[in-house]
Amino acid sequence: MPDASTIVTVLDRAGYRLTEPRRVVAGLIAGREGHFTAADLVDDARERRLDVGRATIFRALELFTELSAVERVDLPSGEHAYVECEPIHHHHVICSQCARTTEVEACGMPAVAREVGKATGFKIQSHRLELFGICPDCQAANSRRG
Amino acid sequence: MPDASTIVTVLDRAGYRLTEPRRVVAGLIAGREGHFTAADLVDDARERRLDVGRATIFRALELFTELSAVERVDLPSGEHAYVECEPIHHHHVICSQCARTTEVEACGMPAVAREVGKATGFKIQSHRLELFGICPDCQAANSRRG
DNA sequence: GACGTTGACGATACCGAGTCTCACTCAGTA
DNA sequence: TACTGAGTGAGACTCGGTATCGTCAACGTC
Ligand SMILES: [Zn+2]
Ligand SMILES: [Zn+2]
Ligand SMILES: [Zn+2]
Ligand SMILES: [Zn+2]
Repeated sequence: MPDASTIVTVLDRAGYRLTEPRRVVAGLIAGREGHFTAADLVDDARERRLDVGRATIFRALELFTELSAVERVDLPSGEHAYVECEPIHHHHVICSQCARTTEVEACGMPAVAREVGKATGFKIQSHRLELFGICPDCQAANSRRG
Repeated sequence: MPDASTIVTVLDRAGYRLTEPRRVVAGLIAGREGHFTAADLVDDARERRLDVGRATIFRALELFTELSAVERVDLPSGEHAYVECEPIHHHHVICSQCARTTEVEACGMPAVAREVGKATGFKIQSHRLELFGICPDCQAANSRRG
């Protein structure tokens, strides 16, 4: 359930101007299901005859990322995609068929990180975890289709 | 301890031609400490007056990746880097200061994946885990330097 | 060792993601 | 309502990566 007003609210709270282009980009993101690229938004905007510059879309994405309203995920293909999400530590489970994503909070990673730190001597600062699989909907669709 | 001959051996076993450019790229990789980008190798080659085309370096990296002699890691900056590594499931701990990497085998992820699968209904197929931190050497250097 | 096949090479053109510049505009303020 | 700087958009630019295509050389065969 993406929601444009959520992003707008975050913007406002952080003291950024609530401009029309930013609202538009927030709306485009809200209209997306699953992950999307900057290019996707550019296409969406052109299709809907919404007048937003390409540079502005990139700038908005950068800003939203900084405010943790969206997060960048690196797909196995190497593409840089984005997903709208909550501003708390979490990870994404990504459907490799329909691109829909789900957030997972309890990642169990602190334990792993601690263990790895002990084994390697590294002082672990951060981690990235992305899980890829098939979502329930796609599983159902697949089995129905034989 | 990177080793050019390791990559060459893998190439040979997989039935690919052992060409001079491929040996050169393997050598460049062997001469690297920590992660590197395609552009890094291009620069290295030019510096050492080794005649390898840019396209060839990209092709070699692609091939080596396919053969699991190197692996691509996505840095937090968004850069696509590579590390030489063993062809078994593992993850990388990456020093955010000197770029050196260490492989970690026991990732404890199967349990996490299973749990996530149960919680979300996804059929988990694969995962990517990258850990970032400060390596022992850099820690020592840092504290010495005050 | 010479031959022929064909996978690999390299120069170059090309594409597309992302950034930069700069003149202009408009949101928020006094 | 005038001011001011954050924000915008057109377009040039950079750079990672790919496609094309004529040439070349690795390697199996004889
Ligand atoms: Zn799906
Ligand atoms: Zn985590
Ligand atoms: Zn280090
Ligand atoms: Zn793992």
